[in-house]
Amino acid sequence: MAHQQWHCGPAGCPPHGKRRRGEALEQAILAAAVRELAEVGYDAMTVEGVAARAHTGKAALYRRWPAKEDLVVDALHFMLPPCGALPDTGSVRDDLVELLSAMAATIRTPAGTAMQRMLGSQRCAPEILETVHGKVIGPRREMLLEALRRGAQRGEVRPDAVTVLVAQVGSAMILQHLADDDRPVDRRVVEEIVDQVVMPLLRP
Amino acid sequence: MAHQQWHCGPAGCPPHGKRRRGEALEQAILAAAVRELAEVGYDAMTVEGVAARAHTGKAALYRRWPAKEDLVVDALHFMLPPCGALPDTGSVRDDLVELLSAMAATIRTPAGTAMQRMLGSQRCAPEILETVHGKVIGPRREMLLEALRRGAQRGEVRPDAVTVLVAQVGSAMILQHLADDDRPVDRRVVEEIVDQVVMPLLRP
DNA sequence: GCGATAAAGAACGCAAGCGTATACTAATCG
DNA sequence: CGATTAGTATACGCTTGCGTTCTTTATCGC
Repeated sequence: MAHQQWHCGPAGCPPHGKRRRGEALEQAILAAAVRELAEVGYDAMTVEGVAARAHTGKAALYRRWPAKEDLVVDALHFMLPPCGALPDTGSVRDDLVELLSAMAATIRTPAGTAMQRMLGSQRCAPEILETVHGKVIGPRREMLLEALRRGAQRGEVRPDAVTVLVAQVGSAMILQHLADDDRPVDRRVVEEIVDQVVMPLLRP
Repeated sequence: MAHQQWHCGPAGCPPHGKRRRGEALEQAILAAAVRELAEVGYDAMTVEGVAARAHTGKAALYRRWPAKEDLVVDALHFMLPPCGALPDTGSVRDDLVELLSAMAATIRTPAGTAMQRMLGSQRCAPEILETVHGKVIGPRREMLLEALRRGAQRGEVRPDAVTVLVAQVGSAMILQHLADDDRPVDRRVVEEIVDQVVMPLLRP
């Protein structure tokens, strides 16, 4: 006779009271996968862990995805942060602060952490890397470049500073900052980076 | 009756003809650990794999290190790339190209790759992270700063550009470049980074 | 309400990898 | 040379995690 005792994940929260099915359960599983990915990374992630976080069993997972990898791919598609609109404050400096702050905030999100860990992981499929580059990294780089282009049209930016290389400086510095000590990169740090590093690069 | 058949690693090479002992074997094991670390990363590294690469058995490993982690710590100490002398060409630009090229080359080394993978790994002990920071990252950042300081004394560098933040720009860009596509960062790329990004930051 | 469906939860077989133990053999030292 | 030390090779037990299967039970369509 089973004890009918809720095993309840680490948080000790009860399993949503009622039993979920179909779409609702699928979303919960994907969200759990993202959290698992963010907290322990891809290599250490386990199917059992995801199931426990979603307050369900492995069977519910394997009914939907043939293998762990497929779940991860779907989870990434599910959670990859949307790009947001390109800010247009009228000044490159403020556009850049805006953009980079948004990026920094995104990275601290569970989804962002998961993404970062995926990129750092050695065992993830090339398909995953491509997805991340195509949906997250590429667009943001393009947005940074666009901000520079507009600045150049306004005469704020030296025309030959409109380069992929220059566009990447801000994000590279933010990532470097996170690598050192992964505390939240607050707006102050972003402004420091923009004012001390990026802006001096752009002046005509 | 054992077949006395050499299992011989992936390369199929015979086990050094004679049987190694003591110091010689220890060095071989550490070197093998570094290669394993570089090729498959910390998470996927196995003791059996290291033993096979070193053409020896696990027993020889466990006689020296109580656990996998201790082997890794020793392997890191064994292989951490030495810093080299601070170049002094008389121009910041050339000093920086020199320094950053050396860093880029180091990263492509097996030892460098191993280090990078350690930092990216989620499961490595904090002790390892501290070792890497103390012996590799810290000193190199200090060298970059010193190059800036000397440039400032010569009047090549705007004094208030002598900052940790500015010093890190070059290395951040190199790492970013590797993250995109991990092809060798050749001197041309380093010069591009220095000339297009770092130098414009320093001009008085 | 009633049957079909699918979720929850646990058990299982399997493979990989850690760390240990054992038998044998080569190297070194007295 | 003979004894001791230490490396080679292999096998074993143990744990972990994958993927499967089974029973019980809640939910949904009719």
